[in-house]
Amino acid sequence: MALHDQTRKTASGDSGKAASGESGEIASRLLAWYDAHHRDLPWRIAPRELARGIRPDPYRVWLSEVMLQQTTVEAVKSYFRAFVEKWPDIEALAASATEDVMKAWAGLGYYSRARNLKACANLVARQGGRFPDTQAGLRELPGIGAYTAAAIAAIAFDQPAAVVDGNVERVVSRLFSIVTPLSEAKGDICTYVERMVPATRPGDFAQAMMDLGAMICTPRRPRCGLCPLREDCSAIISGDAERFPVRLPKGEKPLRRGAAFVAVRGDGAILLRKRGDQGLLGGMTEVPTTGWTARIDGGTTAAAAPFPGNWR
DNA sequence: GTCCAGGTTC
DNA sequence: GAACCTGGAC
Repeated sequence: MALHDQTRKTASGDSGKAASGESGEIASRLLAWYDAHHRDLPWRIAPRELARGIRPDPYRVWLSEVMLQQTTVEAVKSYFRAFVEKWPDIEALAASATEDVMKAWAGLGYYSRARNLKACANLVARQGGRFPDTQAGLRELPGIGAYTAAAIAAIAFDQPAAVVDGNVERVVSRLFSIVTPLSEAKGDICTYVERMVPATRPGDFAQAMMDLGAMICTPRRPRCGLCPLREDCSAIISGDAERFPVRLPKGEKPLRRGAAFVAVRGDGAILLRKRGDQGLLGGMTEVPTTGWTARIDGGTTAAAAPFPGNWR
């Protein structure tokens, strides 16, 4: 659906200015709120530090953004601290053993991120240790998709990139009461954000949108009374912020079964193996298992044990 | 316990 | 469009 149709459909009764996000009012209100209420995070350079001339370190921005993909801020904090302690810069990470990186990542989930992290570190270190400073250049690197490229460009390099993560999708879908399901509306949401991004402090603007989504414009029970954008928000005006964003119902997830074999030797040693690098839990250590399939058959029973025995 | 959120890859 | 993991809300 074209953006102008969306705007007409969703923002009726609103002043065109605020609804289109072109006035710059939204960005300045949001930045003022961010200055007063931003979260203090281990990887973040706060507004008053930026004002004193402290620059973000692209390595730390990249590391934190990769860790934050599909992962909550609380879970990331301790891992981030451990990583920068162990590997303070991209050269240190590039010089590490992949296995050590996998170990340090254990517990964070989505382990392909750790393999891509290491691959990316090797690549960047080999090219002189400098990250590309454009979205397109960043997008080429392993483990960096549209969101992460925009986030690094904005936060580390102060470029006016449209940073759209799940938080921002929720904030924008409420601001403009977007009734189109999220999967279809992503393009329009990105266009709205592009129009809102200010020429100055684009990195703080990106972080402010995400802080707003995390602290005020929450998925459930949003704290609209505290929101700096309450006068701009179409969903508040109609009193139903919580019904946005609209999502398509998701399909059933297939159930897969299999067996795991725990072999304990007399001296207490346990038989372990390393999984292949691709797919489920790639590169992780495990007890031997069968394949995992939709039905129980010869490949998922004791018949597939690593050695004959009295398996129970 | 059950439901749900969430970027990148292939 | 499906696969990939964990943790938070209820």
